[in-house]
Amino acid sequence: MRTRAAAVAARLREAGLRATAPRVAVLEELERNRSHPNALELHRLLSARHPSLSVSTVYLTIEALVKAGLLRRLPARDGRLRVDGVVEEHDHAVCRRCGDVFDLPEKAPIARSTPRGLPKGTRVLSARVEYDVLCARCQARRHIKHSN
Amino acid sequence: MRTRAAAVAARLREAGLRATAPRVAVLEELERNRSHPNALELHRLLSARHPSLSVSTVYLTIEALVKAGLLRRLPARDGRLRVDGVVEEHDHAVCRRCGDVFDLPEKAPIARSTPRGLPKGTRVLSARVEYDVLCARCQARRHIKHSN
DNA sequence: ATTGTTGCAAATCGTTTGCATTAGT
DNA sequence: ACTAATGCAAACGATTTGCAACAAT
Repeated sequence: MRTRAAAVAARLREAGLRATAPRVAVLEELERNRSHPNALELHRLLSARHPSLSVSTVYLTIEALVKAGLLRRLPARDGRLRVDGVVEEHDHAVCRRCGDVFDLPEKAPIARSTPRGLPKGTRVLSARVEYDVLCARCQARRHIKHSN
Repeated sequence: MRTRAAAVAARLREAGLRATAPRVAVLEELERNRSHPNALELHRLLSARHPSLSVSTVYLTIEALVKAGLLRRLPARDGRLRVDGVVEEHDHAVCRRCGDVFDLPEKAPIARSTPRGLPKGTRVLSARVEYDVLCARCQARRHIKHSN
């Protein structure tokens, strides 16, 4: 994956950031498996390849990438800071049981893009649909407790 | 607010819960100002009237009320456990800057209630729109830092 | 060479838990 | 009276911070 790393490094520099090992690793990982890990999961995922990577660096890295617009934070039901490598606006499906997040490829049209009933002076920036789902795995294991 | 407290107590008993002071206080507070506080904010809000109320009781109370269907948990961008006193399905507007949540009175129709692109076997339970907004207060104070 | 970034450890913050006391039914 | 709920303090887990060593430009 020489090429991918180089491409990621270029994206980082274009965004005005230094192309450091932890940043390249985080972006590569999110490109590779398009999951929505929280900070500690990310640290675990990357520890194999990058044994010296510290947890605090993961947090700092996430913050830097979010600020640069290369990453998005995801609202979480479980209080952990999840991350989304797809920065373009898109809808999500969230499993009610395990909290897993799935990106949806097609954005569902929303009839009312400027909703009624907002406090005066509120400016709408964007909108997306969030689907409450039960993922296949959780349907199979209905009786098993939260693993996430 | 004699009457409101009594009504809330009745709702609690109907749901099979004991009508204790902290539970009545939490539900009353959320009915009164329809905000979406996190647990610690709730504790602060109620401490004036209920000086002996402990933080852990607030957490336990929230859990009991959620389990009984009298309260909903809200996914939050800041990792704190927010709470919504409106249990019926509804859309939200979330301020990108301060994280404040506004309930929307009219649910926007969503064109595609079963989205394409979900993993095989995923069951959709419900869907709602989330609006990214900049609230009036944050527009005025664009330069001030997060207060939430 | 300069300055931003890292890794470590300690600090902090939100949430959970154990347990004796208190209060709702 | 019975039992669930409370308040306190301690435990826990996720995130943040201070700082010296290091690496990207």
